[in-house]
Amino acid sequence: MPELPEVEVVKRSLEKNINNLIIKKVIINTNKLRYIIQKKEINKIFKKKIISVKRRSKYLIIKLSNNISILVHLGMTGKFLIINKEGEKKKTSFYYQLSEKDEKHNHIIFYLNKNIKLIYNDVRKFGFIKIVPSNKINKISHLSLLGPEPLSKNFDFEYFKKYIFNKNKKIKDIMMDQKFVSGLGNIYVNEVLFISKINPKTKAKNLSNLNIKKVIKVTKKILNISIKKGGSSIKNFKNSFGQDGSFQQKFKVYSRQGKKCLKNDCSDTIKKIVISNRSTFYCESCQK
DNA sequence: TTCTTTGTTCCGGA
DNA sequence: GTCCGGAACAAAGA
Repeated sequence: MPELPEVEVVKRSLEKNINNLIIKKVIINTNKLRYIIQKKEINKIFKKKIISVKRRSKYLIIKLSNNISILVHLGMTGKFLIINKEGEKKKTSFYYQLSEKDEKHNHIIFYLNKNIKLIYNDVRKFGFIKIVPSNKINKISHLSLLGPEPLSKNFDFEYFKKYIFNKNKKIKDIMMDQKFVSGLGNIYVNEVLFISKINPKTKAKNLSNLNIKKVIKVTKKILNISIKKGGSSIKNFKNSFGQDGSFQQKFKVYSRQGKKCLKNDCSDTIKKIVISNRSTFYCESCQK
C-alpha cells in the first residue's frame, strides 16, 4: 500500500544511502515479480554507478551512469532494505534483522560497493523492477500518461475544475485515477474526502468551487504531513531501514468501520461501502 | 476453501 | 469513438 508519501520516504532514504555506490553483483532469487527480468537486462547495470534516486507518482527511478535507469514500483507490499555487511561499524539504524519468514520474500539483492546490500523484498510480488534507458524514461507507458503530482503547482483549482466539468464519475474514482492526479491510492483518498467532509459518492462535476479548493488544500496538507512523519506503516510498509512509518495512528477514517467518527460533536459511526471494487470508509453525517 | 488486499488493465454496455 | 464501472489479475496470509 505504498502511496506517494511512503514512496517519497523510501526515495529519500535510498538517496541518502546508495547514491554514488556501484552495483557489483545482482542476485535474483525470485523472477516472478509482475515482470520477468531478463538476464541481458541485468547485465546492463553491472559496474554502473548510482547517480540519483527520483520519484514520479508511486514510481522510483534509480538513475545509473551510462544512460541506464532502474524503474521500480512497489506494488502492494514491496520494500527496500539497506543492509551493511556484518562486522561493519555503522549506525544501528543500518541494521535490519530480518526474520526467516521475511527473508523468504527477498527477491532481488543488489550487492553494492562498501559492503552495502540493497534488498528488494515483496510478499505479494505485485511490484516490479524494469531496466530502461534514462533518456526514454518519460516515454514508457507507466509514466507517460500520469497526471500532475499532487504536491506540484500544476495540481490547482484551474486544473481541477477544467478536468471534472464534464466528468460523470464519482469524486473518489477521479481522485484514484492516476491520469487525473498521480500518487494517491485508496487510503489517502479516503482520508482526504473525510477531512474535506465530502461524500465519496458525489459526482465530481457537482462539486462546489469551495469544495474543490478544500480537496486540493487537504490533499497537499495530508501528503506533506505524512511524508514528514515518515510514511504510513499500514501492515507492510517500512522505510529502507526496516523501520515502521509513524502515520498509521493518524488515519481518521481508513479501516475504521463501525468505530466512532472522529469529527468533533459527531456521534455517528464510520460506514464501509464498496466503490469501484475498493473499500470506501466515510461518515454519513459529516460527509453529505 | 474463501475472502481480502492494491494498482492496473481490459471489456461490455450505454 | 468515448465514458463509466465491474471484473480480472497478480500472491499469500488469515
